[in-house]
Amino acid sequence: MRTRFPPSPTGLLHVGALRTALFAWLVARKTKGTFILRIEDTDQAREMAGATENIIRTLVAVGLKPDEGVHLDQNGEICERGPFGPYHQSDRLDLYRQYADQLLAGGQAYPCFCTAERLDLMRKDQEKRRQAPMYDRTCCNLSPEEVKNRIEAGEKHVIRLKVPREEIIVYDDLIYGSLTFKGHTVDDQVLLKSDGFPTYHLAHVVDDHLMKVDLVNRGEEWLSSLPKHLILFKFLGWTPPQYAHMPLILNPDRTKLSKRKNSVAVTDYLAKGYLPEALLNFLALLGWNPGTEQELFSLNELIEAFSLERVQKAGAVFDLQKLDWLQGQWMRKIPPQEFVSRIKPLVVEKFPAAGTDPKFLERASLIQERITFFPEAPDMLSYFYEIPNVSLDLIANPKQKIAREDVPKILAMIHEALSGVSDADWSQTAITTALESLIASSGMKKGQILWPLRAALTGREYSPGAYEVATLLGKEETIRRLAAVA
RNA sequence: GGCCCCAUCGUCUAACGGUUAGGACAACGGGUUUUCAAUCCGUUAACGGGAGUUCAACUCUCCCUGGGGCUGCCA
Repeated sequence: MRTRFPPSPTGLLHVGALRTALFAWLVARKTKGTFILRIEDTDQAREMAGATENIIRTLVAVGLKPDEGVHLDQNGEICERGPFGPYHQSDRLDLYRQYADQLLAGGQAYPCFCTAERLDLMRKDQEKRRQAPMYDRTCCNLSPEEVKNRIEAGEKHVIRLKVPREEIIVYDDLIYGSLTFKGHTVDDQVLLKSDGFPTYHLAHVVDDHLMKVDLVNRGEEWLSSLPKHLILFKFLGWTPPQYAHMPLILNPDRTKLSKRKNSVAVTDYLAKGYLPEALLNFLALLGWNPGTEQELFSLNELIEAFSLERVQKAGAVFDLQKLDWLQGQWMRKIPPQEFVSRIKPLVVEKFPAAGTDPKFLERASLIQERITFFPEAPDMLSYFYEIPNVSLDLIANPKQKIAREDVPKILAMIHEALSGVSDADWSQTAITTALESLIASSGMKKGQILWPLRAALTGREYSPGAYEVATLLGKEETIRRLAAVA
């Protein structure tokens, strides 16, 4: 199937849009089809510089690379590929004009000269009378001569769709099922703006037809404009694509997910350290379920398991807690080597010595099961690269039954036990053996020995275990840190 | 206001007429453990309401209620 993702370059890629793109991409992959990226830059006023680039880069970063349409070349320049271009709507203005003219000629659309002010007054009046705000067709009733004269006089105008009032529009949506709309409740939508740009409605119909798109999946907010699109397809003599309207993603208060109440830019989540795997896994599960109890899905597993039939109708709240859980799951699934290469630059930036550290892999693997985000890594490994500040208050821990006055004695005992381990034998096994025999002979509890040791070595309330840290710190440094506190 | 859509634990969801209404996140409790994580086990927690169809409704129909979306020369 040919599917598409048609963002408007008015802002950074939105998480809701990413989910829609993901589903479109999955359908394309599953059907060995094509995933098209088209840029809907028809609103000159709202366009944001850099948005297109952000959208493409983000899609690529999470692994949803478009097969056709707009992409970035090797130099990072925005360009296009594919047989149905151009893929920027602003480069297709002639096309929209052509089809608008066709509709005009067929009496299926009409020019409208109404000013924004008049329309505004009209709507206010309609509202006052508790009527649905809809265009009153003033310009539809103009004589052909008047229309001709005003256009020739260069008067600004738009082209409106002449919706058949008596028609009942029925459609079977892939997600929502049978939908019915009455023609008289559908407004005479503007198709072509006075600046010559099309509105979404015309552009969508023309492009998805010309680009031979099989499946249009888009947010539920488009459901109420569906009849306009179906009428357009009919007027133009084309077969409409299959539509799959996706349930909305919601704020915790169940309104449509918005910038005001949530972080919505995919870029923000990636910058915070969320893994693409976690983000995509999370988004896939918002509104879709596999029908099994599997929760963790790689992109390939999603291709395998995905189907539109299992997409939900109701909106889904964007639940950060579940995202965080998935993030943790994916963090732990990363192969150790890859984990190292991901965190190393971050750690080296703060501690240059880590760059040449032969033990980096082992040290890094200590934190992999406790880390949630990559940027936490430098801090979690800091004590390997700088002398920690160790306070007596940290070592003296009531919960571990360690009294302040006993600290020097305890540290001395540890010092002595570890000094007994030879340089050559310094391994986690040897350290464990030495300390366990100390625990046995001293009659102290494990925590009374291991907490002070760990605290003295790391200076932290929590960290990986004492045995592990001592092993990877080396004998010399371990002894030195013990001595420094005592 | 009008049109359209939706409705199972707090959240994401399973159930396609017959189940002790299942799972996951969160919360809570516990095991493991030198700490924090991780991990394991357990607990609390839902069919919005009312009619109807049926031997039997979470599942089908209707009404109500509630929520949402749209109602722009935005997408």
